[in-house]
Amino acid sequence: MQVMKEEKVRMVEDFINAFAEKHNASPSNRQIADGTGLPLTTVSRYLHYMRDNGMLDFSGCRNITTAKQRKIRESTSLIPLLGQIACGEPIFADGNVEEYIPLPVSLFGEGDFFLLHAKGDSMINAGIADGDLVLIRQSDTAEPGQIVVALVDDEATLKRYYPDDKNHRIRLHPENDRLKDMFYDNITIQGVAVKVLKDLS
Amino acid sequence: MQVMKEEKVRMVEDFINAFAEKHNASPSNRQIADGTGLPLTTVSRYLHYMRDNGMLDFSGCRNITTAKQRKIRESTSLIPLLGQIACGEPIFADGNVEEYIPLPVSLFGEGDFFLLHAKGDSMINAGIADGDLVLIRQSDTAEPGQIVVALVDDEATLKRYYPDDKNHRIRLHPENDRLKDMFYDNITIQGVAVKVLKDLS
DNA sequence: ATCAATACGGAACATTTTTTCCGTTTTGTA
DNA sequence: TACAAAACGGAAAAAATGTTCCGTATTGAT
Repeated sequence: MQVMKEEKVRMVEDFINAFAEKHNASPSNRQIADGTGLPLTTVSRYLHYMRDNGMLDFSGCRNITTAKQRKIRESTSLIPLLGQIACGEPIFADGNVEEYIPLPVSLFGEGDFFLLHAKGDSMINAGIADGDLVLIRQSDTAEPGQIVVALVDDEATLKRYYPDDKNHRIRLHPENDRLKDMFYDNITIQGVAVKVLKDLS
Repeated sequence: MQVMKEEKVRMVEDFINAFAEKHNASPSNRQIADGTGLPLTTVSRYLHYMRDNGMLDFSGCRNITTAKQRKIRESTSLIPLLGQIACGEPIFADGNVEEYIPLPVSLFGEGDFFLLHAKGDSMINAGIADGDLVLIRQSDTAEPGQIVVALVDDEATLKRYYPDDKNHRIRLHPENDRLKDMFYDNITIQGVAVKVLKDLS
């Protein structure tokens, strides 16, 4: 007995997804045919049928995108993980980027982001411990009380931000009972902390 | 004046990366030629040169992988984000998976993982608040003191795990001063909490 | 300036991929 | 069973892709 139509649709779709996951590339019609056992003509016919019904996109050769792939793609963006940030250098200078980490936009919305490893325990009361990964939204301004990445004394530091209108100075507040607030005439804000990835072990 | 050799290498590489990011597919030699302004022959020649020097892989048609893509691919794996876990059903039943989130293995090592949204504040002292995203390593056993996902009374719950040898009962400890420990004769452990993604706003 | 080695580029070629053609088989209905 | 509609599949055509050929231009060293 012949397999049903819907089953063939699924065979083709599954094969493409599996192939893409393994090779990071679309299979050719012939590869789909060989992989599924379906004849070449049938594969081509089904690809058109599936495209007409919105199950996938393709154009030209070896250029297929299934609904699953599209969804993953659209919901993901590559965030650079920065190493040590030195003053003066552009923040995204090549040497600064340790790697790109794909994160789903659904978790944090739109905007320009980067990641940093937190150093030290100066923000422990805010739940940011040494080594934690902190997601930063790029910005050169911040609201009072937000946690910012600021460049002071040639170093990037993570502190709560309080502009002090009376003295026209800026107060950076560590969330750690043993550390005192620090005051500056001006600082460079690189971004605002949005999320933190903590270790539970 | 003609552009230098290294510059062409970069032009080709950048174009492929940009094209892949946009279309989720490799460009053809002609598309690279049109996109960069280089002649078709030169593109083919440079692709071979770059392959010989380990800058990219390709075979057959429209099947190019740059070093950047390879690195991203090798360092990433798709983790299912689960919704409500009902007792009885297999944990990875289709309906349970809300979406797949690509996460870099470098952040948490090898193993089978899934993600959950924490419900309620019963683990607030461990730094897990309502709505936080918790990364779980799949396991049906746990060490005393670890935070586990356990199925009790038809519900998945996140608690610290203490097997009590004296009474042969299992103690689940909420990390919240207002909540009491709970005791069970037996529970089903689904996994051990490894990381938590917290909101800083 | 000269010469060899290297890089370049248009056009034709070879390969791979996709689509069409058309007769056959299967399915659904009366 | 009889018949129409739909699906099927092999082979050949059509389209797209990647590679080679070969004469020209550029580069680099003496």
